Amino acid sequence: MSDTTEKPEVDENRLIAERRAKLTALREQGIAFPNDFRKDTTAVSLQERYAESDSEELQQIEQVFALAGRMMAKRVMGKIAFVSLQDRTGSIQLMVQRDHLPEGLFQQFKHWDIGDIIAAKGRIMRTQKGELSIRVSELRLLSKSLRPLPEKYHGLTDTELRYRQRYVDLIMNQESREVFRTRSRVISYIRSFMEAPGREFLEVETPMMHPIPGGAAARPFVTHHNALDLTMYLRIAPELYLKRLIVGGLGRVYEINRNFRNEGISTRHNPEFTMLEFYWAYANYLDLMDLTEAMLSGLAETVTDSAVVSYQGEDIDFSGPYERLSVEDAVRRYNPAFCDADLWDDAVLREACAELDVHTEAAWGPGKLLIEIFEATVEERLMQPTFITHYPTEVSPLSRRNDDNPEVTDRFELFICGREIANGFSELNDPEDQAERFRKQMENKDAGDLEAMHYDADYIRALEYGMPPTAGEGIGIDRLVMIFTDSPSIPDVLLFPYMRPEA
RNA sequence: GGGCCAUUAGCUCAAUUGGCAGAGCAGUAGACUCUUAAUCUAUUGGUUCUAGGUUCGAGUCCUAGAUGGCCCA
Repeated sequence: MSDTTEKPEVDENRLIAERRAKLTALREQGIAFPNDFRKDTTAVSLQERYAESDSEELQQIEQVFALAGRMMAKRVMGKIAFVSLQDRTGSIQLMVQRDHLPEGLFQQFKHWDIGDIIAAKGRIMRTQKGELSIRVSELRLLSKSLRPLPEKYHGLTDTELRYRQRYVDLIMNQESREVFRTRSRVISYIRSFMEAPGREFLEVETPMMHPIPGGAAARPFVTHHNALDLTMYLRIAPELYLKRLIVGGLGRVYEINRNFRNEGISTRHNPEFTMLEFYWAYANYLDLMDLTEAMLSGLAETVTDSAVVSYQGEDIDFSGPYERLSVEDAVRRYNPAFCDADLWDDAVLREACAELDVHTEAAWGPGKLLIEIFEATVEERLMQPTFITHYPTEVSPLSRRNDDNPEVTDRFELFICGREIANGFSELNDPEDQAERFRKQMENKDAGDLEAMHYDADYIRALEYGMPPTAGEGIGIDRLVMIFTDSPSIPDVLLFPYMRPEA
């Protein structure tokens, strides 16, 4: 009898079986998965330290280094072998000589597999061909690898496998590792920028599960709290909570975290995505644009060593200042036919939408129609960083109205490479106006708009205590990282992008 | 949601008009003390994404489905 029926059907093959047998042998020797080895250096620190040292100089160095990592290549020729050892920093070559190892170890080593995690100690040297190497005096197998790695030359190229088995992608593809290092540097820079002296934004964490989804126009994921028998929603934005903190007097707050939106998946949309969102009391949307320019130009310089970043063959200049253009002017610029038209005239806009084959609904006012035209004709053409300002009040339910024209708000969106990267505005801090706009959103929801907002009574109550004049902004981190890593699609910059379950 | 394309050994890819399913790498065995896509000799390895259908015969043609990519909404 065996318990094989209890085991999930795994894709065992002969290659794995062979390695499993080797592991069994290690277990029998009692040395299967040791954890007592400590490394004292890394591949790249040695590469950097001895980059300029020639063979004679290295011979004077008696220090023995301890390294560990994954064996990525193994070239055995009789009594000598060369191993490419990859650790978290990069690679270094090991030179393994039979006669420099304890009796019998070289014979065992010849049966170790590519992909095994190994440890080595030895002195630094340079081979006859000039490659910096470790002359191995001690060698151990730390972790047996049971699954064969992809072929060394082409690596793992299948996009689906790269996303589903990101661990293999990271083992095999240096460029992939580099993307995620860059992503980390982007987030790290943003934190230091926001917290720098003079800015002093406070990093906060607000709920990811909301009883009332709010702060954006989007369909939420719905979940359920068992003990409370309560419907809850994964947040679509942290906005309303962060502004409660402004009411609470924290003054300058930011959060870098995930939002969840229950909508389609594409090369530019993942159901969960990372946003920087921040709120700044006693500032307005003009201050935000200045801050954004400073942040992004500094970010480009820090992360890519240049204010000009090449994205998919296009040079994007982050140095700033960025062009600032109202929605209306932008629509006119890219639609010359609208030169003299009244862009707030319902009939004009509906006719234009019809010509553009843009879907409209009877309930939409001119503001919504104008934005539809903007999205259809302008958005994708804004390659260089461009602030689009003066968004219609109709599509900006949380933004403060413009003092000169109440039909538009003190709001902007930043477009780069034809994509929306940031959205910021002077916050609506008039509780009565906010209550009215929530009611308007509810009417839309009742009329069938699945993305319309709920009425958040506690948020209104917070505003009624008085919120200082405030500006707030959200910046899409994933899209930003795409640009800084020259990645064509969003799953390229997500360690574990959403995938349908495997068949 | 719609269109197009792809899916063959662990990985990267071939397979003529519908006619014996192959190579390289990896693996296994052997040779080799300076290789670096090491080399040389021998050799193992297949649910051709899945389910149907057409056919004497299907990796190839047809239908449906799965997953992914690209484009569009």
